[in-house]
Amino acid sequence: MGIFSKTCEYAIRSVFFIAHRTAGQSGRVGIKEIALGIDSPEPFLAKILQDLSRRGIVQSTKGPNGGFYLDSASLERPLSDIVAAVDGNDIFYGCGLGLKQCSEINPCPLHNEFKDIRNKIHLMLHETKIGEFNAELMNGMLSLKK
Amino acid sequence: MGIFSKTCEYAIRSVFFIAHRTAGQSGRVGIKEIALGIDSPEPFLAKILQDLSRRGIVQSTKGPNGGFYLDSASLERPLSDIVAAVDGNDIFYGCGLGLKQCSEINPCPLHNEFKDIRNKIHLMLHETKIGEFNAELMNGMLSLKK
DNA sequence: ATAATAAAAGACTAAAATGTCTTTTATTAT
DNA sequence: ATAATAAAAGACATTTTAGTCTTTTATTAT
Repeated sequence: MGIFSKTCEYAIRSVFFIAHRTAGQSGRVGIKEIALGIDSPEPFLAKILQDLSRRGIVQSTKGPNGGFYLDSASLERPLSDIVAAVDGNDIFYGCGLGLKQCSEINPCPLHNEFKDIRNKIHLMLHETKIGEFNAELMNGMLSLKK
Repeated sequence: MGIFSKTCEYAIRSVFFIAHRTAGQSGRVGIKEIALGIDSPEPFLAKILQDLSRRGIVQSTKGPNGGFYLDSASLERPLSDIVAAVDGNDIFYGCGLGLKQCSEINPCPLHNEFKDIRNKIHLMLHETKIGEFNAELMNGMLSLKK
């Protein structure tokens, strides 16, 4: 079990992939190519992208030459938007020991330690933009598969 | 979904509970009281503690006046031992985007960012000892339930 | 020795996450 | 208009995680 659900991992990787594959030339990229490019099961990824599309995080068009893409606003969005959409806000705000009532006035033993870590995760994901790695992804310096 | 599995959350909370409930007087505490004290399903917790017992992270004796306890060595162990035993090492070393081959020479886009966060989690859990919160747990300053 | 106690072990069930398949709808090129 | 394309939608199937129940084994007090 990682920090994120499998669904969320695929979501982030696919959005990175769509970003670098369609940036600039305003092209589209199909589900098959995305699934190959990030090494994910195609039908499962399809469901994930349908959801991201409904939520406006990625854009899509049907039919010939159709596929997924990102408009310029989407390229500027922070990764935290994807994580919040797919996995919810628990990773940013939830108690590390799973206590519903954990808070400043009713803290678990690790309350402050986890607050610190959660804040760092939140900050990192908020500062990182979807389109940020396009150059490195295009020249192969960064990997999205295996 | 939190940072840890539900199993691991219960494991950590129960070990904290056993620690503060049995420290000093070398007493024992039964599964029923532990489950109540950390607000967890009793039979599920029983399985978890059986596992921790097999691994030597907690101690136990059967029969009347039996129950779970922690010897002085166990009280000094870091929380990271519990997490590694229950959830494995992925949280300390795994790729944030789920890539098996992700590494310094084949990094995912968030490789360095995640390395930083994972190290902080590891350090925090390694520095925190099981018996560390006994005083605050005994006087009710810290909570393990709800 | 026996009865009572409490954890260990193992089989079982339920729910959630992950993954697959088929049909429908929208778009485009002819 | 029609055929081809590609995503959307929704019904399934599988696996993993979470949780339950019953029987066995070890310990202790009588």
